[in-house]
Amino acid sequence: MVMRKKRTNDPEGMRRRVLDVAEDTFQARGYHASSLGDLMAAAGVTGGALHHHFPTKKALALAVIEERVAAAVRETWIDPVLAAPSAREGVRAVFEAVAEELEQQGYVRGCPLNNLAHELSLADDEFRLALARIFADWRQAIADKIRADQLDGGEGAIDPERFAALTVAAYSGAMSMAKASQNAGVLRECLKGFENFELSPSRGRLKRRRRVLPRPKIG
Amino acid sequence: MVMRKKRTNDPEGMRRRVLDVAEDTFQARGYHASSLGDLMAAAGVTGGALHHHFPTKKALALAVIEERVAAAVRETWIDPVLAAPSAREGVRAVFEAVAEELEQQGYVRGCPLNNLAHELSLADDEFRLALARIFADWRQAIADKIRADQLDGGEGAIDPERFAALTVAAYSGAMSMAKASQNAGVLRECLKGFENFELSPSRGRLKRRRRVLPRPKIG
DNA sequence: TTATAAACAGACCGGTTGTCCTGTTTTGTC
DNA sequence: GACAAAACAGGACAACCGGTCTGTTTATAA
Repeated sequence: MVMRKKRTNDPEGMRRRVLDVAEDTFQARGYHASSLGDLMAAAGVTGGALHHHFPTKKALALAVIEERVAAAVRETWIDPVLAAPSAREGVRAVFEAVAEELEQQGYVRGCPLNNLAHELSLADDEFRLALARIFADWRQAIADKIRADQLDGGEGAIDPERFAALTVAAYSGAMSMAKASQNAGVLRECLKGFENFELSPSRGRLKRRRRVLPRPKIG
Repeated sequence: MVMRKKRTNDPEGMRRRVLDVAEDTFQARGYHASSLGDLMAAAGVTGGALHHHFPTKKALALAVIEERVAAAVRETWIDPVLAAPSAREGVRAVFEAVAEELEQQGYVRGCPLNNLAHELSLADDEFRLALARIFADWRQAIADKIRADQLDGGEGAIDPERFAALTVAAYSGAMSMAKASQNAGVLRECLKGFENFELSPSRGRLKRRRRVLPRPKIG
């Protein structure tokens, strides 16, 4: 009698593997079209283990949203924009980076946040709240960056919230069309339309007034 | 033995009733979350009748997309924009009309096209093509209107396709956020951001060059 | 070692799903 | 009226889904 292989408990690793395939499968096929059997097979996990870490399918999806989708938005949008020299440049860079990534990978699976938001927002209020918070954080990061730019004198008197809302909306909608047409070109199209627009509320445009003094309020 | 009620065949009416509830249910719960049993119960239709008009669930959804969703986009977007005095005014009017409608009805179910597009674009190529075509028609109508405005001298040298893409993207994305937050305010926010932008490519702005010649087309 | 709980395995079950199939009724046509 | 096709009724079914349940193995602490 041979004891062939011994089991090694690895709770974190197993949880991570499940979240990996769940994130990927939910993104590719959606929540309802992904069965737990599919996930178990893809992750090489038994039902007992899956149920141990995520008692229900909803709990699994909630974890995907709060841990993975939120992180994805942070990594591809919030952090780059905050690190950019200005909000406008950050937005432009993200648009282009995403467009290029999609074009060279040959297909468009859409925005993880928007994909799940459309399918789950009306299905369950817990889902909806988690998704709405990610949207809110996303918009607030952009608005904060605009405000910082304005303090530096590099941005006009545009309303930060409006700019942020429009940016997120334009990106989300563009990704929606890119997914339907399987063509990332509309992303570039929207970016160019976005760039060709100029801010107007301050009709007399302050042209590159590089920061001279620390300013307390919006220029 | 009493023959109480006789049956009356009404193919078109039955088909219409099925499409009515399918359109509504797909919009509210999505495709995968709507079972044929639900639809049959809601429509008061038996399985035989349903299967007679729509052999598969996919065929039903395809009919909803091509007949109902396309019509909804036409009625709430294409026709009003084409009938408006200008593309910009038409877009503004639609944004406001939708926002007001959502606010007074108290909840947001999202854009029918985007809802189905997100769930079905990757699931099946026939779905995807049908949805992509509706997006394309939507954008083209707006672009055509911009071109008409330009011929009338009421619009600058903005790129019509870019304007159209950005408009559809901004609306789709705004509806996505409105659905997640169950608050139509973001629609107004995006509209204001949109209005505050000015067209730039023709840096010297042609200001209100009112029509000098009789125009053959829409006034 | 021993006790205890966590981690995992895998079978099992009730309910649902989409589809199919057989029959009956209505409608149109000659 | 005869007949064929369309329109409709409703049951049946196999596959599948998510969740539960019991049992076994591993890690931890005393």
